[in-house]
Amino acid sequence: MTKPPPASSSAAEQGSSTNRPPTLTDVAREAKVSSATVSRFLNNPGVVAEETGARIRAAIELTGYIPNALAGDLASSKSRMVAVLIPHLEHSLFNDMIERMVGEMTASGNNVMIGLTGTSRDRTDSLVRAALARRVDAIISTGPASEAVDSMVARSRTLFIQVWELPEEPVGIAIGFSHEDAGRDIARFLASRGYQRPHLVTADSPRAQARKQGFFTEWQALGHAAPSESIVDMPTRFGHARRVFADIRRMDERPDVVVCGSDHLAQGLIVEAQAAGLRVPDDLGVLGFGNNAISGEMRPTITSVDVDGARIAREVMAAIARHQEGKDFLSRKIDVGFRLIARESV
Amino acid sequence: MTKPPPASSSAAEQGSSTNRPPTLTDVAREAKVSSATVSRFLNNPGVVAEETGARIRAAIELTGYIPNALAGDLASSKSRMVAVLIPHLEHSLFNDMIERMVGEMTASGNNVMIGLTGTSRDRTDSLVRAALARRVDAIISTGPASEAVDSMVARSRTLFIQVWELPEEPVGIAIGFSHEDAGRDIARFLASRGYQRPHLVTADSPRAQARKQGFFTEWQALGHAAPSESIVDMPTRFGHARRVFADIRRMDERPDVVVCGSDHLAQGLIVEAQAAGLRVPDDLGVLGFGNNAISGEMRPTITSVDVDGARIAREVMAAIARHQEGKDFLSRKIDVGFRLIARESV
DNA sequence: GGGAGCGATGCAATCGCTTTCATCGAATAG
DNA sequence: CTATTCGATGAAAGCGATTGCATCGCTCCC
Repeated sequence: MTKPPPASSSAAEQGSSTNRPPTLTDVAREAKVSSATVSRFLNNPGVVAEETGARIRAAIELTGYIPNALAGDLASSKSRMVAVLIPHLEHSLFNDMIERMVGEMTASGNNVMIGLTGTSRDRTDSLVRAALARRVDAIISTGPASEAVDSMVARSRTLFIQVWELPEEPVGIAIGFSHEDAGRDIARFLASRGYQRPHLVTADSPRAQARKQGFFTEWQALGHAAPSESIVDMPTRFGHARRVFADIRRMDERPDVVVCGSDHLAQGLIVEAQAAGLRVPDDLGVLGFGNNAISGEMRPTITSVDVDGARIAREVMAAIARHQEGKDFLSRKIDVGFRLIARESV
Repeated sequence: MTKPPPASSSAAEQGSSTNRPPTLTDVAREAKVSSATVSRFLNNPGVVAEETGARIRAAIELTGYIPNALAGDLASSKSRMVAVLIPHLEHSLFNDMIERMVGEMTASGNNVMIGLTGTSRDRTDSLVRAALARRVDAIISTGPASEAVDSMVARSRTLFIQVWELPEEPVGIAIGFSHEDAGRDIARFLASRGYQRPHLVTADSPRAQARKQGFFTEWQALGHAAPSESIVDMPTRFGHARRVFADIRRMDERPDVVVCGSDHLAQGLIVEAQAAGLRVPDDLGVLGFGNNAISGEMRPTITSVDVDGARIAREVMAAIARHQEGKDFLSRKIDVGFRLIARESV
């Protein structure tokens, strides 16, 4: 009773003269096979006969067919898309890692949807929503979302991967390191170098706070007085250095080393210090974070904390692959650690 | 004959106890309206009655419904997604502009798919393909794709926007400026400052080449000898400065000003020069490009060429909006110009 | 008082694919 | 020589929304 009138057939015979973009069915008609076979050829070329495949290839060429991923994803209920949520594009500690991930994902046939969260929880939430609506395979985020959204994620088929951090109870899985430990190690390192009066530059972010916490605790445990501090906006950029350096000059007891939240800020401090006639590290030590490429290229080179972005990218890819294959996870937390790299600036 | 057993109805009645994520239909059943009404409520709340809307809202809350954008986009054949193609995330001249665009798009309800093209034409092509497959509303790219792909784009409903450049015959529309003119203006500016021996640092990219071309032509037209040159890899980064500076020191006739392809490289050269005991700009001038935030924050501040990223972002948004409303374009090329900003480094 | 007009909703076709199940001929086994 | 198996393909039922058209009360106006 739903049989359509056969009228369309003649028009369809005309082929590419119509205006609407060609569909799978058009290709199938052209290649004289069923649409199912074309679909198979596209997704799994091995299963169709050599000769049929050739015909299909020709038909695709001739019609200028572009698959409609929207329809495909809907039918198969998987999207081969991954969402990446970062606070900022510019001045980001994660850029290097993100770039690696995007590259690898693209290579493995995934598309990447990117979202800039800024520092707003709401923006993060709405981006997570959008990602879930698109049924992405995974959401990679440097921070958590709100609880409401967490439960949405939990109910969905989407894998939530939090990177650069290791929360007690991750929503999905977490790949990162302990920022508190990093702060602690920095304190020990500076103490071992004989520094007496460190100045901390911290941003108002959970991670920066965790590092500060670790530093404070350890530094005082080592018998020193609490260090001085400057607070800066997120993200921690080069340009903040002017204000921070001004803070320092104003102090009665001049610090002998500055602990920065990023290599860019460290670079800025070196520039400021030198412009003021101070020698780094003799008059003032400067310590970065993140081991950005510039830290090895600056004069003097910058002592920094390295986090293995490539390793994180690899683990993320592996996790997504496992998830796409429907497998389970051995562990919900992967600690990739960090390494303090001593260079010239401290 | 294909009538399904009515067994499912009782299970469905259970509501959220089932495992599969709730659909529009589930919400509709819960709210005791048709799925059409729920869809209307979601996309155009104004048309449904107040009281019905409240019931639907409650049902959505209760079921934890997340719209399936895949299905929606397919049915309406529009995606509200935009693809952005850039060469690199890190060290990109465009970062600032991209960040603005991503922000505005997200705000206007579009999602952004990002692709890293590197310098490979093939990568660009396959990313364009992927974007077309997802039926994105627009593709924003800093470079052109291959001809094969151009014709695919032309046949599709997708708007191709090329930014930071003004080709003779853009595939879709172009929003940018003339790099050759920029090179020419730089030459005039340096001549007016009395510089005699500029050294150009160019990357092997069409845009950099165009600037160089403009510079050479004008510089020689002003009666000078051809400038010296260093070639660097893309992207033009801070770290290249060491090699470039080494190039300069090796020369018999030392240049008196270095023209860089990016502010980061300019920053690097300043650092190198100072480390070698040279004063900038007295002993060596340094000129950047792109007017990144750092150029106003460096010591000395960097003379650079400003391109109005905000303006480009705005024009891009306007173009997409016009396109989404099905309107046509007044012009296929928009010249946003550029401004040379004189600071301390030259 | 009898349409016309309108606001709110439902019905059902449609978007372009994927995928299960059935089919069919040929090859292989017993 | 028949029964199985297997590889290649087709038929058709979804996937979960959107949207044109039809329906149904009402109010409004002459």
